[in-house]
Amino acid sequence: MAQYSEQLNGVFQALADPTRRAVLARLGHGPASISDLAKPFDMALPSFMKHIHLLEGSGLIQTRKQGRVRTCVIEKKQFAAVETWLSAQRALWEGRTDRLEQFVTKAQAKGD
Amino acid sequence: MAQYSEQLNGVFQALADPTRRAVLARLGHGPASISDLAKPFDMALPSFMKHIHLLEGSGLIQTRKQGRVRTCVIEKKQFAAVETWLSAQRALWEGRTDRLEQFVTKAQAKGD
DNA sequence: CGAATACTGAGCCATAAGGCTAAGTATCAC
DNA sequence: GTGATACTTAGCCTTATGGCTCAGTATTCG
Repeated sequence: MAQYSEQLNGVFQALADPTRRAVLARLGHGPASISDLAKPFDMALPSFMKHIHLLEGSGLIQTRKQGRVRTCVIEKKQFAAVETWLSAQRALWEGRTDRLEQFVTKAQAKGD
Repeated sequence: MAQYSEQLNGVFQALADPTRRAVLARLGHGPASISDLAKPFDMALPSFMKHIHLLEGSGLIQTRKQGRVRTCVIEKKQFAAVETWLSAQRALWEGRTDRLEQFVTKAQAKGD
């Protein structure tokens, strides 16, 4: 339960930055290397890498290094966490009291 | 366009904290006062108020003061921003190239 | 009126976020 | 094997975040 909440912390945090959302948009079209991803941004590489690390930490992307090139891929499954949360939230104000609601309500109780 | 992106920044940032998600879950059941909302949390009121201000700033809730009591209400419309973004993201990796995609892709280009 | 209630404002503190530069390592291309 | 390429590591800086206390204001209750 607490894990679900921490997962949401990370995912929402990752999505809260426009650079990272743009990276996800790019990766939506297919895998790409770090330097390809970084090109559109007026930012030093190490700065850009922090965004990549954060995205990877949140589970929204996966990366793999072959030779000197690190390739990034979007991890679609992780987006389901957001949808689940949204559905649960809607369930609340629609007065539905199904299992999904209870799951999320308890997971969030007292900020845990 | 930039406005849409900034709106997302705020909304996702607001959702990245478990206290704030718990507040939204509570408000999903109906309006509540600040002190009612604050009760479940082991936190000083001014600290809690920061979360409320941030939620209000993000547009996810609205508040109104009557007498000495401030009442908070959830703003369902703002959740649509998240759904729109999610849909656009899915559209990308599903290879759809409709207007929604283009809108979001451009809104996020170069982190703007 | 006086006390309790419900915020509100100011300001401090520690950590995290997001940017930078400078230098290092590991491949790959010639 | 030398040089270019593609990261990577380390460390610094500024601002934002999330918590605190202490004191203040505005209502409401008795």
